Amino acid sequence: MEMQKTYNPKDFEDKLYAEWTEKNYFRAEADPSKIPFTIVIPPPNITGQLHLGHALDNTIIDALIRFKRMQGYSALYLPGCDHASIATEVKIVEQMKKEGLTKQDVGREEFLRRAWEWKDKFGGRIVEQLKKMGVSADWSRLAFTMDERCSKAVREVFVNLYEKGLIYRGDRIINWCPSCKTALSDAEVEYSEDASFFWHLKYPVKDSSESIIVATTRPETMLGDTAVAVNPKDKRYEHMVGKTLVLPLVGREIPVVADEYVDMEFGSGAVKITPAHDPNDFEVGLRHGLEVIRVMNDDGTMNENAGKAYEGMDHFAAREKIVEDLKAAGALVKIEPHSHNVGHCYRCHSTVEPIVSKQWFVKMAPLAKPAIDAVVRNKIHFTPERFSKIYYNWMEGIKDWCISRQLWWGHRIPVWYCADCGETIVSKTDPDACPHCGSKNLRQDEDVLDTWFSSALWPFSTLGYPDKTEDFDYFYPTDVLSCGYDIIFFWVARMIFSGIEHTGKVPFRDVLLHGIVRDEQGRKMSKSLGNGIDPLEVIDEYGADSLRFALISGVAPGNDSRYSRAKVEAMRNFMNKIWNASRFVIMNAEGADVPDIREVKLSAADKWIVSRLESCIKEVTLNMGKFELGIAAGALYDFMWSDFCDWYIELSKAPLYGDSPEKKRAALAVLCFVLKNALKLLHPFVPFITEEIYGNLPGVTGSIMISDFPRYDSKLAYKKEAKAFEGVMDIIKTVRNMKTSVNCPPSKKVKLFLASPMKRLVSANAAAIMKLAGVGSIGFVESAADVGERVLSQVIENCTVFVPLGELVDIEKEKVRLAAELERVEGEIRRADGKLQNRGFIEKAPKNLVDAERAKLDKFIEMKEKIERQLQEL
RNA sequence: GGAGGCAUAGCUCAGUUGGUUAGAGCGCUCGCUUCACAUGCGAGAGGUCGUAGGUUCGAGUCCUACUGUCUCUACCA
Repeated sequence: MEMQKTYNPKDFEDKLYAEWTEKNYFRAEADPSKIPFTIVIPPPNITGQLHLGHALDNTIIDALIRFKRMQGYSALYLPGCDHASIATEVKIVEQMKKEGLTKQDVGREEFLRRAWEWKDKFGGRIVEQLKKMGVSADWSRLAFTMDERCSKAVREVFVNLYEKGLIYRGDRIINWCPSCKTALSDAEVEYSEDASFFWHLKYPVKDSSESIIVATTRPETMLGDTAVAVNPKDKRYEHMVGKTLVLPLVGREIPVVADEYVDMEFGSGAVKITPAHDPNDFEVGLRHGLEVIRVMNDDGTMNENAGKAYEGMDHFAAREKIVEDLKAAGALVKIEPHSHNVGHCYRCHSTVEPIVSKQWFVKMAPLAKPAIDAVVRNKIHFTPERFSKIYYNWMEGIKDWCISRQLWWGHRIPVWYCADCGETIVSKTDPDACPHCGSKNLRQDEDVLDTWFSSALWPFSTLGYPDKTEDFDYFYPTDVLSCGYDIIFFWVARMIFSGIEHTGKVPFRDVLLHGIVRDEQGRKMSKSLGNGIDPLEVIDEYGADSLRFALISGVAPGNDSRYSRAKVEAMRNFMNKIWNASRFVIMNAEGADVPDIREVKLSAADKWIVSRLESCIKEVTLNMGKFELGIAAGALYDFMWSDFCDWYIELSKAPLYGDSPEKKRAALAVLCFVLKNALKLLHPFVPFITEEIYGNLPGVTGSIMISDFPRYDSKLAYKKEAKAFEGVMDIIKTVRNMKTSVNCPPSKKVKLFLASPMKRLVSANAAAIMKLAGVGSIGFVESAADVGERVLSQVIENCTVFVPLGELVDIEKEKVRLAAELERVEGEIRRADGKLQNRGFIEKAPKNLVDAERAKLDKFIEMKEKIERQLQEL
C-alpha cells in the first residue's frame, strides 16, 4: 500500500476505530487466566459536549488501559455518563423558557420525558466524541447513572444507610438557591468576595434609654431576629445580658444572650441572631432555646412572618425598603462599605441563602473515619501524594451531607408517607400499602437525590452491585481512578467512603489526579470568557493523536497545563515525523526479505540504536507504572525524533545504499525491529497512527493494540558498544561544528584527519562519517603538523579532530577559540579535582560516583594537554 | 483565618529516591532545493534554577524564613 507523503489522520482514524470496534478489541472479559485492570470513566455530565478537560482525562485513562491491555491484562475501561441532576434540570428549564413554559406548566411527567430526550441526544453525542478521541472503552458496558442498574444501587444504598441510622431527615440550616429553588450541599456552594455594605442598627432596650448597636450584611433578616448575642467576657455588655430589647419595625421583644461565638473584636461586639437564616445563628439559637422565625420563602421573597409591609417582596427589594424604614425610625446608625464572602450556586450563580429547611442528610462522621483510615494505611494512594493532605483536611472537618434536592430530574427519594397514619416507609421497592395501618393512601417524597449520591457509587453500581455479578467479582475493586483535582471532594472522597461502607472494600487502589487545562494565557476555560476549545475541532484539524500527545506531554501529575494551538501543531509535526520515518523504512523494505535482528551481524550503529531502544523501553515502562505519562511521552519523543530519525535513519543510508547485501539486510532488520517496537511503545498515546503504520510493516499481521508491549531485553542492551559508538557520533558533530564555524557549506566535502585510538571503530564507520559530516576522505595522524595545512582542531574524548580548511581558517580566531576551550576544560579539572580532594566525598559518596569522577578528571587532564599542544603548534 | 501549589532560557514547561558539564518545545540567529519528512536538516545564542539562611561530602531537588503569584477551604455577624 502506498503511503502518502504527509501524515493525514483523516484518511484512517475513523476507519481504524470502526475496525477495532468490529473486532471487539475493547471488550474486556472476566477471564480468570488474566489479571484484571479496571478504570471507570469519570462520567461526563449529559449537559453538553466534552471539553479539553475530558479530553485529557480520557487520554490519560486510555493510555493506561491500552498499556495494560498490551501487557496482557484483562483491561476494562468502563464508559458512561452522569445525569447531572441540577445542571441538566437548569438546562431544560432554560430550554422550556424559550417556549414560554415552566416546570409547573408541563408537570413532572412531561418534564422527565423532555429530560430523557435530552439525555439521549447529548449522551449519544458524548459517546461519539469519546470515540473520535480513540478511547478504547468497552461500549458493551456503557452505563448511565439513572439506568436500571445504577438506580437499583442507589435505592439499596439509601435504604441500607437509613436502616443503619446514617440517613436522617430533619430541620437544619441548608444552602438554598432561590433561583433553582432547591437545597444544595456545602460542596455545591462557591464563595466569592463581593463588595457590599455593613448596616449598623440600633436596638433599644425595653423601658430604658439604653440601646445596643449591631451590624449586619443582610438587614432584611432582622425581621427574623430572636435575640442579640454578646460575648460573656465582654465587660462593655456585661450589664446588658438578660435584658430585653425591642426589635425595630417589628416590635418583638428579644433577649440579650451571652455566647462564646461572638468575637469581641469584630464590629460592635454585639450580634443580631437570626436562627432561621444563618448557620451560626442557628447554632446559637439551639444553645439558648431561641425561636426560629423564617421570614423568607423558598423563592427568595419575604413571607407572612416578615409583616404586611414586606410580604411578597423579593428580599433584595425588601432590603432597600427595610433600610429606608429603619432610617425613618431612627434605628439606622450608619452604613459602611464592606466586602465579604458570599455563597453562590455552582450551577446558576445566584446568591445562596442559608435557611432552615426540612431535608434529608447523611451522617458523615461514622463514614469519614474509615475513609480517612484507608488513605492513612495506604490502601488508597494519591498521585501526587500531596493531595492526600487536601483529602484529610476536608474529610476531618466534614459536616453532614444534605442529599435531598427540590428537583425532578434525578433519583427520587425512596421514601413514602402514609396519609392516614403518618408512617414513614423507606423501601427498596415501591410499597403497595402502609405496613403500619394498611392504607393505600401513600405519597412518595417529592424530592430527588443529590446527583453526587449516585456518582459516589459509580465504581460498583456500574459493575452490578448490589448483585453478586461475575463482573463485580472480577473487576471490583477497580485499579486506578483518574480525574481532575477539582472534584476530589465532590466525587473521589464520596466514592471512597461509599465503597468502603457498601462493599467493604476500597473502590480503587490509586487515585491519579491531573490539573486543569487552561487557555494560552493561563485562564480557566469557561463559557462566559468564550475561550473554550472544542476537542472535535482540534481533531478535525490536526487529528486525535496530535491532540492526545499535546495534552499529555510536558505535563506532570496534578499540575495545571496550558493548551495552545502551537503545542498541537508541534505534535502534529511529530506525527508527520513518525509517518515519514515509517514511510522510509517501509519503502526500503518493500519486496525485500527482512530477517530477525538476531539472525544478522549488527554494526556498531545498529547496536547503538538497539541499545537506545532498550533504554527507552525501560524508561517508558517504568514511568507508565508511576503514572508519569508526561515523562514517558517525552522519552518517546526524544527517542523517535533524535535517536531514530536524526541519527539512525541517516546512519542506515550508508549500508542501505551501499554495495554489501549483508549490511543492507542487517540495516533493514534493525530499521524494522526498532520501528515496530517504537510504534508499540507509542501506541497507548497515539493509537491511530501507530495502528495504521503497523499494518503496513513488512511481515506484520494483526493489530498493534492487542500485540505484546515490548519488554526490556538485557541481551540487547549493548551498553559498552553503544558508548563506544557515541565516539563516532562525537566526531561527526565536531566536524559539522567546525564547518559551520567557518561558514563552510555542509555540502562541501572536507578532508578529515584524526588522532585517535579508535582507529578500527572509525574505519568501520567511515562511510557513515563521510555521509553525515560531509567528509571526502579520512586519514589518521599523530598531530596537526602531520596534516601539513592550516587546520582547525578540536579535542574531544579519546580523539583529536583535524580539518584542513585552508584559507577559511583564521589563526587568530582559532587561538581565541582554543583558549576559551582550554579555560572551560581547566574549570572542569578544578571542579573534579576539588571534589576528589574532599575527603568527605571520597568516604561517603557511592564508589561508582567516585570512580566516575576520577575517570573524568583523567579525561579532562588529557584533553587539557592536547589543547595546549594545539595552541603551541599554532 | 486554615491548607496547598507554583517561582528553572524571551515564552510555555520537564527535571523521578539529593550525585556527570541543568533539558525540551516554541521563538530567535546563521547555514542548507542532502534521494522519509521544509509539518524538514545542520550549527548556534540564551539560565549565578525567586531572596536569605540551614542540613549534607554534595542542593534546581531536603529544611526554615521571606517575597511574589495562583488555587482550594472556612461561620467572622
